[in-house]
Amino acid sequence: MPRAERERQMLDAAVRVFGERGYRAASMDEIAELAGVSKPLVYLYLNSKEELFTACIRREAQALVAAVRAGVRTDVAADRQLWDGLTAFFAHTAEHPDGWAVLHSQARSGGEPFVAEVGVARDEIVAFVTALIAEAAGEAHQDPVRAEREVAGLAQAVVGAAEALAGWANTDPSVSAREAATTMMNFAWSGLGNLMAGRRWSVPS
Amino acid sequence: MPRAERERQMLDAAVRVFGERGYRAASMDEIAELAGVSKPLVYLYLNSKEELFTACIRREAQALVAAVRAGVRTDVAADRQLWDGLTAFFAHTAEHPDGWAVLHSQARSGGEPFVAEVGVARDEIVAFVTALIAEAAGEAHQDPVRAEREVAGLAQAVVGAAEALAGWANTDPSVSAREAATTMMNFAWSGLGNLMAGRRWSVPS
Amino acid sequence: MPRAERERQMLDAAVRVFGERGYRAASMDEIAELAGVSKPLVYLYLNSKEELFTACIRREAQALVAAVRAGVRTDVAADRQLWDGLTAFFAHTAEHPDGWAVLHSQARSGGEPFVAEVGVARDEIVAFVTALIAEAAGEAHQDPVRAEREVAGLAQAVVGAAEALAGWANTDPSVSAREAATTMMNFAWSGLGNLMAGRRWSVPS
Amino acid sequence: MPRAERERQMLDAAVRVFGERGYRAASMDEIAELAGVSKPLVYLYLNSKEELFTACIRREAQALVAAVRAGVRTDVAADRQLWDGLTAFFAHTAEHPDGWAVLHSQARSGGEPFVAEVGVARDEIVAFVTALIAEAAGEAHQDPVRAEREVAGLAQAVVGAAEALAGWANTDPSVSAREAATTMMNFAWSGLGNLMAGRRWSVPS
DNA sequence: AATGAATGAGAGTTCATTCAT
DNA sequence: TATGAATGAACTCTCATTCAT
Repeated sequence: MPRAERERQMLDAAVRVFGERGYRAASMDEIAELAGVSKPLVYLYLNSKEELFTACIRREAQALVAAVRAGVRTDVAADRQLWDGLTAFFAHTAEHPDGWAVLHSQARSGGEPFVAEVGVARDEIVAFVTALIAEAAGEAHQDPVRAEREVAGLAQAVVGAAEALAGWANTDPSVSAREAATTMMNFAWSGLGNLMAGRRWSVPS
Repeated sequence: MPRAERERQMLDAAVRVFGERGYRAASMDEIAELAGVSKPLVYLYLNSKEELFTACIRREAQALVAAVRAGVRTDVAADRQLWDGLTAFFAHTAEHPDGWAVLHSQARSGGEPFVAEVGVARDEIVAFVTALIAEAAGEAHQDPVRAEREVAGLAQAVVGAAEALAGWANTDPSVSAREAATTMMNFAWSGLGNLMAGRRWSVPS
Repeated sequence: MPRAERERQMLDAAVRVFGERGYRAASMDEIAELAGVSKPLVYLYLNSKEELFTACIRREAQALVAAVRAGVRTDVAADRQLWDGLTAFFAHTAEHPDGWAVLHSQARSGGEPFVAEVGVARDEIVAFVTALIAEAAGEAHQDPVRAEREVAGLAQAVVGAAEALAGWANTDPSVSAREAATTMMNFAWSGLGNLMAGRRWSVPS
Repeated sequence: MPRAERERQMLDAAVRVFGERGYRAASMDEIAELAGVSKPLVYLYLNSKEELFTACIRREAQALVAAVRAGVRTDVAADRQLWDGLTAFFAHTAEHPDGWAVLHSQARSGGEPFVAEVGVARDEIVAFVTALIAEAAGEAHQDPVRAEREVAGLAQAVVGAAEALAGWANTDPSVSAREAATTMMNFAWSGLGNLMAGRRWSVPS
């Protein structure tokens, strides 16, 4: 069996085990067994537990970012872009719960190297959202030089809210990606105040 | 030394070590040493690593919930209540970074028993926010029977956004609890759409 | 059982196993079993295989040097001092074959840290012999400023010859320490040329 | 590439790695890589790590013995023969430090099979020296039936001293083969006693 | 109330060795 | 002739936990 395919198998198994157990509690034995190979082969291809986990983080992060990017067309309005991105995000996390667990829960509790690794991907998403907000602000011809810091905070809040909703949606399988994205847009775009006043958001045509 | 005080010392040490290292990577040796007692005493008082971690989660969760509760007066408007709660929340997490790390990062990656334990506290906060939203909806005389499910989703998003902002604020010490709370209210209460339109939120008098 | 005694037991076992198998081939399992304790205890007291081996080298080297020193009186002639030292040396190595194996064979093949460690003790012995030779040269009123380098070479040769004879004597148990020392003195003190001419050396009265 | 040459490459690499690391610490991976071939080929040609090490010992031992033999003419006086042999010995060990390390340090700590293997070559050298001493004794018309045992002891001492000087000379590159051989002859042939009395040895004409 | 002494179980990692090609 | 792919077995080291005092 060619090396590339074996490596994919190993990463699949590793993502699953790391996602379920966490970095420390996962054992290389279990990963190797789930991948259907011997432990030494895992070491031959991926060098160490740390590198294996890093490789998992990297692969899952890139897949998630790619999925979001693929879901967004840049030639539409900002709210539509945000809605498309959120839909893609919720769909991807729902389809890859272990990958999402690795990124969201496990990588963050594993200490420096992993936090940094997952931070890179998160920053990419945050940058995407930041650009959207800035663009929307431009569209609205409002205060074009909004303080970077405020926009950064808002982007963090958007991403955090989306992450929380992803966890919520993954817990309750009856929640679809569309519903999660709609809730998110209602929350983020309209604001609770508007919602309370009866003004809700809907997908722009 | 009386038992209660010894136990507090141990929990302090445990929260610190668990917060920094995570459940699995933390060692009872290090906790005992940091607490200034021998390991058997830790076992005598707290029985096992699992129970010790559970005790940490419980104590820190109660402290956080209590802090938020203490910051909120129930005889004011909903947005004011939310703002007060957020301010208390950000202030508390900033003052207890290890406790916050235990609740936010570490407990979630430790598997079933701990996730459930921290879930209880989170649900309490979510319930608080849910009640606020429902109350606000009532105040606004809008759609008084808003679907529970939608409100639940919104509450999750609010809490998630607040958690993300807490992480952001703890990373950058120049961000005060007030600033984080303001960003949060601008985001959540006014909504991005309103912000873009130049309508921003400010602390109600 | 008190810690000091346990540590001695462990070192005894370690010297035996290291002496027989060598540093790499020795297993901590075997050492622990021979010492009659569990492996973790060995690690608790001696930290690592490397430190354990270093402790063995140090203990055995000090014992050997002490034995040689104890066998020599400094108020007698140089040849007598040399003979006494050699006798003590051969007696000690014969009584502690594993310790001698650790110092002579195993420590030298284990790489930098151990070579350096055993080098310290060897240098002490070489310095002792160097001083003897220098003193003898002084006694004989000959060339009092003999080049340090030549004396150093001679001392190396003396120690090397003694080491070889120790190995030879340990292999053949019928060779006593006295006989080895006598052979050594005949060789070193009289020289092969004198031996060939029928002049041999005998213990000075 | 013809088999013989490949084998030589492998032995060269093996001697280098074994010399530096020792038998156990050397890895077949490193040897194969240094030899520029794949691991299975090493096994195809040399069967096992043990046989490979044995082959190294044998080759290096034969090379050393051959070098000493080549340096000695048997039609000269015994002291001259010894001096010639020592010069050749020191020159060879200086030129082949890894081979010398294999023979002197590594083979001795590897347990039975290797000790025996290197013992064969050592015995050959010892026999050569023994014959020299016996011949010299005959030349000197002294006690022609000197006890074998004593001669054997002397030969061991000579070889041991030479080995020690080889190590000394290899450590300090400013020591030439000639100087080491001269020191050795002064020590062994004249004896320390004579040296002290001002009688030194010089190369016989 | 408190601890020094001790361990069973299991972790990550490495290595000599073999097979199919 | 030569190798990429693969592994069984063994190693060092760690840790939660307990007992005797």
